[in-house]
Amino acid sequence: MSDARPNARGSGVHSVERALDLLEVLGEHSGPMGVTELSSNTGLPAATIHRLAQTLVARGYLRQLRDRRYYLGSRLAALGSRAGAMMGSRAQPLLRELARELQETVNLATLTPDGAEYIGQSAGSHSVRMFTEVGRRVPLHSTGVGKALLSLLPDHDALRLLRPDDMVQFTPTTITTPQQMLVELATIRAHGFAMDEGEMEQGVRCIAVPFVADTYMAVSVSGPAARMTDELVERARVALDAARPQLVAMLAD
Amino acid sequence: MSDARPNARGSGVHSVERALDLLEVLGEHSGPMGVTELSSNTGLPAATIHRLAQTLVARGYLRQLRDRRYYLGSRLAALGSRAGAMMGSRAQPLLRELARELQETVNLATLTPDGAEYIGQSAGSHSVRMFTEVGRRVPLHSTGVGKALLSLLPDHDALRLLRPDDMVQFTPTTITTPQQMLVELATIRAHGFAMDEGEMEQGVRCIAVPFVADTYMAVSVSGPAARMTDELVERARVALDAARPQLVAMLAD
DNA sequence: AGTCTCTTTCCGTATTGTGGAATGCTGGTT
DNA sequence: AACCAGCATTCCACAATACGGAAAGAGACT
Repeated sequence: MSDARPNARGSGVHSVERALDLLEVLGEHSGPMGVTELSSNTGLPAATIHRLAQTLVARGYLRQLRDRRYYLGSRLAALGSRAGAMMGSRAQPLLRELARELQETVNLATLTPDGAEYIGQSAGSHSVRMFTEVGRRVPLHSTGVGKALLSLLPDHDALRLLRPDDMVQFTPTTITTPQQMLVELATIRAHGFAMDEGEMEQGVRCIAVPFVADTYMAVSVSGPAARMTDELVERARVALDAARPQLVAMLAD
Repeated sequence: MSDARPNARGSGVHSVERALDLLEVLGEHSGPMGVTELSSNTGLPAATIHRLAQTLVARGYLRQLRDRRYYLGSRLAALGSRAGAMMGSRAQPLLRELARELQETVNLATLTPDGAEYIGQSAGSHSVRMFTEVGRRVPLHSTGVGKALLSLLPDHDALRLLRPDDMVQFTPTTITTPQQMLVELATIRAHGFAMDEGEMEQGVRCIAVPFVADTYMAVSVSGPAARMTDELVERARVALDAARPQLVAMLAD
């Protein structure tokens, strides 16, 4: 670890974090990768990659082709479905219920050190629909769930999670300064819900309601602006508000 | 590392293997576990468990309840679905082979918390053909792959995945009650394959064969009823049966 | 308030992983 | 066949890193 900062977030078990980096890089690439390729994508030396990869192969988390390249192993698929089941089984029925009632995609998200993470989802029935992936992390400043989650925190803590560098302007409506964000958060607290008016992706409208169940959480409904009329948003607000206590009961242990 | 053998297979990166042990123990237990409980299940000292678990929590692979117990995090679900997708591409050549032989669309699917997910596909050569999208999730109760996947589970678990509300009647032949479904699943188990007689979309016929390769999977052949004659269905059954062991070899450990 | 259990932090130690460099493959090209 | 990249893999001396016993802290229960 010569130059630059020692490690992105230097508090955990180093080799474990590196192994996770490996898995994630392979996951994003969606295709087999060789040691050299992995080395340049992670910044780790080839010898280190090789050692970590062999460990993961031995346990079935990676698999190696004859041409020596690696890809994600099926052990991960098995663990993944267990993980999905653990949280899915709790809130999923209610999310599905909401998605059926509103006909748009419903998401459940939680606050993590770097962004809002989707932990549950139920797709609407339209063929053009929002597509979100459970496990995916999205920015806090430019999404409905992100802003809703921030609104649960005192201003002081919210700002600490929003490094100004991270407030990327994705669309013309994206909030890009801490000052604007504080105003927005005050509005969200007053109304009890957050709106995303195409702040992450143009033409996408979203309403998100925050709540606390063990951790900070938010439920949202999102879809193309054409279908997400003020009328539907209002219906969604009422439905999400009604669902909130049930979600708290389901998710808090 | 005093007496007792250091580790089952002592050649990998130690802390990474221990972290994987942790994930696996939690996965098998399918429920939240505390540090002490994990400690007794893995043989690792509590301090070590705590350090590893914190690292995994920071990265989203584990989540912690307010009562401090840990459970599998949604990041694993994300990686798992990627792994599933990659496995699909492993099987692609065989799917293509089958599609060429039978001249109809061949699909590979896996079981997810909300539906069967297509992870591989190879289209038949006819211009009117089934169109399925890799990554798309379809209902369990009204599709060949869905029913085939359900047949792998004990009745009890299968029913839990089938909320009566979700058993939408898409066509006159759609199975809409748990009772009917249990009868159907028994038939599928007896025959070793599932049929879909236009239960999702009228005029579409499908045969699906279930198998287990680390996770629950199914291969299917589907096409317009006009071409999917009993004779072709029988040929497909034989071909899929023959392909099954190869698929298991390709997709499992 | 007091006790018990379980989790978390601390810190000195040496085990363990590290990575640059050397070696060994492999498959593509002339 | 023989050569030559461009890889992956092994080696090894070093010290950074993870380790775990013990102590401190947090809840829960009586």
